[in-house]
Amino acid sequence: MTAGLSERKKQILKAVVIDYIKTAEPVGSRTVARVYRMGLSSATIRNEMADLEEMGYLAQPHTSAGRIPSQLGYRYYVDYLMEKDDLSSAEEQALTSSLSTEKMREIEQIIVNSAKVLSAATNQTSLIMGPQFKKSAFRQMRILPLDESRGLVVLITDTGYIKNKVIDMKQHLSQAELQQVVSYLNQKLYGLTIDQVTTSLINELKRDLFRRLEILEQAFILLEESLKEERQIRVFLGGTTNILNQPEFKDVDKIRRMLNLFEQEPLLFKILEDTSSEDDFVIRIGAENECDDIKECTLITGTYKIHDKTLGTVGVLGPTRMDYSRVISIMRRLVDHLNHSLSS
Amino acid sequence: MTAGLSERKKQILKAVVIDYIKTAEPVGSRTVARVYRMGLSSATIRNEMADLEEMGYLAQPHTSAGRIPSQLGYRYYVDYLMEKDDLSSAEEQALTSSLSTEKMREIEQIIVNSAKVLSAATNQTSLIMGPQFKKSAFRQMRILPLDESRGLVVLITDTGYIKNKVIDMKQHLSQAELQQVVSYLNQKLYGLTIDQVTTSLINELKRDLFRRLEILEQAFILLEESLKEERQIRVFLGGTTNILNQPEFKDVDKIRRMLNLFEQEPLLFKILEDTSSEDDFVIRIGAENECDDIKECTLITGTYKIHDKTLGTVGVLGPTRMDYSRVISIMRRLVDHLNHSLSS
DNA sequence: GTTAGCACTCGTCCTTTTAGAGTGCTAAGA
DNA sequence: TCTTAGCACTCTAAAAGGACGAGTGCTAAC
Repeated sequence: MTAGLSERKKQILKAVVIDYIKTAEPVGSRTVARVYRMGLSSATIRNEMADLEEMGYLAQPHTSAGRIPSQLGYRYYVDYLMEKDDLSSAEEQALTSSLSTEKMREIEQIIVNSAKVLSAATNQTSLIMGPQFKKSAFRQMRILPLDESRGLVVLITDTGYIKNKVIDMKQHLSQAELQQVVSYLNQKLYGLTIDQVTTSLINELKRDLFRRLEILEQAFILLEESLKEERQIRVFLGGTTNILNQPEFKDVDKIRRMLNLFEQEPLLFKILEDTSSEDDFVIRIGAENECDDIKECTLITGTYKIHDKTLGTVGVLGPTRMDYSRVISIMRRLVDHLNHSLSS
Repeated sequence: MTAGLSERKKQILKAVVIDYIKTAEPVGSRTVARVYRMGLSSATIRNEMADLEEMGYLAQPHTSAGRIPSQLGYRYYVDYLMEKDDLSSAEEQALTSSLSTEKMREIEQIIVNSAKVLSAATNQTSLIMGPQFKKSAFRQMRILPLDESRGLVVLITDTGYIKNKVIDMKQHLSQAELQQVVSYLNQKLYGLTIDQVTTSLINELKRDLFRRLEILEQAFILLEESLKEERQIRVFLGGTTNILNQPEFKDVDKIRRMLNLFEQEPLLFKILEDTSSEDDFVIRIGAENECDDIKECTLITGTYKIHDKTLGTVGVLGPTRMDYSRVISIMRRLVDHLNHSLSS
């Protein structure tokens, strides 16, 4: 529902939001009347703005200041009033060229670069959740004997993740024995997601086969160990210092809280996680965010895929006064590019 | 030379430095007289302080304020006056326990954790340069065929570094051929530092043997490629937000410059690099630092080793008003621990 | 329903005032 | 000759005051 706002109110609300996004100053009635040429006097606008305030779409920092959009105002703007912002072709080109840096084959490199580009283009902080290792599918596992007592376990997933880990082999396994074990495991686990290769499945296999093939025990331990520490997901940040450019962050204490948040990967992960099921972009304005630390911010998230499989989340975090349409345009572009370049 | 300072002047200088480190406020003559019980009146202290100022060890923010140590004052303090600060046994214990987190075998994990602990204990920003890949010695190289056209190159160094890289093999190599190539390379390169395995050596080997063994060409390309991108060294940071706690960083602009610096790894590397040859701790106070951005800071660095081979640098960065003796105690402890835990 | 006019509010900026900390200097004391 | 008490002076930081201006809400006229 487009709610019960008259066309005029919509236009005024829109003008206020747009102006405030641009200037970061409370918007007065005369500004709306003049700059946005509504063909109305400031007095009329004033009345309408008073109405909008009463309805909860606008707020007044103090009695004799102009209006600023409330959280509800932004929400209405985003849902009903915002127009698609087409990037200028120059910008478009700059974006594409900085994204398509040749010679980037490592998945991590691509993501780090994307985070940088995204933050630079939006002038906000960007967050990109790396491919979720535990949701990747098991492809193959290899064990390279390094010397008498140590081996290198290499685990490869369908999303191109390569994990390796040095492990101690208490009892010596011959090349042939290792081969046997490894090919057995590969056969059993192929195609399962790492999530599914849980400790319990491992235990099951172990019980099942322990008597038959004693060496397996060693291998199981290796597999368990190498999975154990790899469950966490990395969040890549870009432009963490961009918040310093925003006038809403001129207070050192706010800055501190924000930067502290950025250092805590598990929290960031949590923030990004709950939106990752959605298919389109999700916009969380102010208090719509769960996390207390970003209740004055807006977080826009989207997901990227490899071969149509949702892999991770891309986010832009900034003050609620954010150029929504521009940011979304850029993110759309970037996600497209990510999808494309990760699928090769 | 202990320079030409009378015993009394030394005591006063020391008192000023210690007090200023603690309070961050200019130190007045009365404070020195009372708190540090010199058995002298404030007037006498005043005269001495005036002398010390003239000599360049103290400075006055403005005419009617107390004195603060100048860069030279800190230098004198560090060189001649500072006492070893023994940590309280509680702190000592806390430090050891947070360092010796079991289950940390990955070199990177150990370093990341150390950076965290160091920054938390000192309340400053910590920088740790990871093991210099290019100074590590070549141990062995393996190639794992993944499928028809791709292989995984695994490179292992004596410092426990494991690099892997997926490479395209344009022409199919049989398992046996690969084996041949790999063992040839292993033999030739064993023990050389990665630095020495330069492109030119590779070229040499290539010229030398190209005619004899055609497959080698492929392998050389692999090796070259996998080395190319791995020359850079990672710098791990801890507690970047700690500078926000320092009163000298209440200016948003300074904060911005500092944080920007932290985001530029090559610069950090450069800052840490030139001290890495020294054997003991190096203290760079204020303008003693090359880098313009940290001319108001002090950087203390030390090196850690694996098996008596210098591997990387540990640093603590903060305002010149830093608790030198405490920081150094903590760093000493930490480096010992690093040396120990990386050598296993 | 719209608009001009006007009194009123309140934050920002600038200046002035005040308080306090600390100095330098002088002159007296050891 | 070195030390110290005393005092006038300096300078900052914080509080207090005042002018300005942007913007409002309300009323009365169109």
